[in-house]
Amino acid sequence: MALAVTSPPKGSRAARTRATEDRILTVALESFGMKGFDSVSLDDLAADLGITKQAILYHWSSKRALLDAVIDRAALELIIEFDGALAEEGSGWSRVESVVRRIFRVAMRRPELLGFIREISRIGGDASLRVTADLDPFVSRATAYFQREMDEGRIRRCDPGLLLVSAYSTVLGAATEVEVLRAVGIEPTLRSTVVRRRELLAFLYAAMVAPEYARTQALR
Amino acid sequence: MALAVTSPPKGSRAARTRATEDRILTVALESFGMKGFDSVSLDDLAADLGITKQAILYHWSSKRALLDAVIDRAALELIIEFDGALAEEGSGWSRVESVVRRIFRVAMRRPELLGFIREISRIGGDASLRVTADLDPFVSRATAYFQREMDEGRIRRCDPGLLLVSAYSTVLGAATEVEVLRAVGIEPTLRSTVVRRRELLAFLYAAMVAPEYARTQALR
DNA sequence: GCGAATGTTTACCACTTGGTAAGTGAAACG
DNA sequence: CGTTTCACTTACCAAGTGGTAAACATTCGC
Repeated sequence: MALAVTSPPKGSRAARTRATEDRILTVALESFGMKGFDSVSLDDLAADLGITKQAILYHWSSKRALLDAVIDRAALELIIEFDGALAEEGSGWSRVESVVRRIFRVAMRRPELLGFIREISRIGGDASLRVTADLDPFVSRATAYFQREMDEGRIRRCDPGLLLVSAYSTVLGAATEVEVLRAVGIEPTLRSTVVRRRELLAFLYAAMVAPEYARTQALR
Repeated sequence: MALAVTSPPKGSRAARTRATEDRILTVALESFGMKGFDSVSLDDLAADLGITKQAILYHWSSKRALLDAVIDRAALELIIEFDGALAEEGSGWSRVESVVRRIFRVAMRRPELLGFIREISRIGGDASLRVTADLDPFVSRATAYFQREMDEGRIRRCDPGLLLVSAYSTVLGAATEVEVLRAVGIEPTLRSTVVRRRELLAFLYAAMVAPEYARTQALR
């Protein structure tokens, strides 16, 4: 074996520092998102990373400062995941559909990312302000998109912000509320997820698309 | 003032015990629901109640046992709040509407109750199983209701469980995701809540009601 | 090759955590 | 009336918390 399991440190010092901070942020996002900020101690994080808690505190001066960094990271990843879908070609319903599919993919593959946003909402205060500020450009683009679609008669006319919230929480809920799904007798398997996504798309389609526009569309 | 501020203990001993446990459960539900289980220490709770932490541990042998009791209490209160609406007269859309209105009322007046359910979902494990079991009768009744409405052509035909989840998470999100609302530029005032509820009802109406049935209804 | 900057560890620290043990005052009961 | 039961407090404790100080190893600039 050419490479030892525990990295024989490669790259420049600056590069390795970046890599370490990156690993810390990744693990912190995962843990905070799944277990909650207060439920994860710096010692827990450090143990997961195979380093000591003081190594973390070297890169960020406090747990709270680390949280801010994780917020920025989470917002960045969210934007990367979703902003592309919004910019894709296609119009009207097909673009909404692609965003929903993407959220589902994220919810399945990276539940901690959506869980983290929810956790930050609960923490409130500065943390919420920060994530709000980080996501603001994306939100603006999304509402502007809705507005345009409404103007062109493809989406039912209503408050674009509220529509965004409704769609957001519907999708997020259907994608993440595993326990609620269990309560109604739906085990979150891969197969059921496909069904769920299909039903949800029908739900959203009916809720969002302007009826006149829908009638002009032969497909589905 | 006839009554001292700190209760001159009245009623039988059993009654006072019940009253104390009741107060503890109320404050615990409030705190766990708003701040999260791990973020609230027994000392915090005790301080809020003006007693010592050991008094809490006298009534429940551990923090975890207290959580179970709070779960039962929360489920009970939820059922009381919503089951009535489900049993009300009226049919089809009007009954859904009354449930939504009730959820909004609860979300405005008692956000901790809905927040607590979400917190339990996140904790997972035994806690989730417990709340699921507690709410099972209510869920059964709700899905059975949906099924009946579909059979009679008043609600779009689909999986009743998934419909329940979609509607649940849409309403819960619109009612509780205060930070998300802020992100899209909506301050959660009382007035905006009215607007939000109206828009949400339109969203749900479009999503749920069978189009043929909707056409027969002159009103809205 | 050498001193300095850098990333990490070991060693602490004050404080909080859930939980135990023993004591106390008042109501309930015979 | 005494005593027993009950609801609760005071006094602890071991384990963990976020955070500081200093020692240590590696790599960078010269």
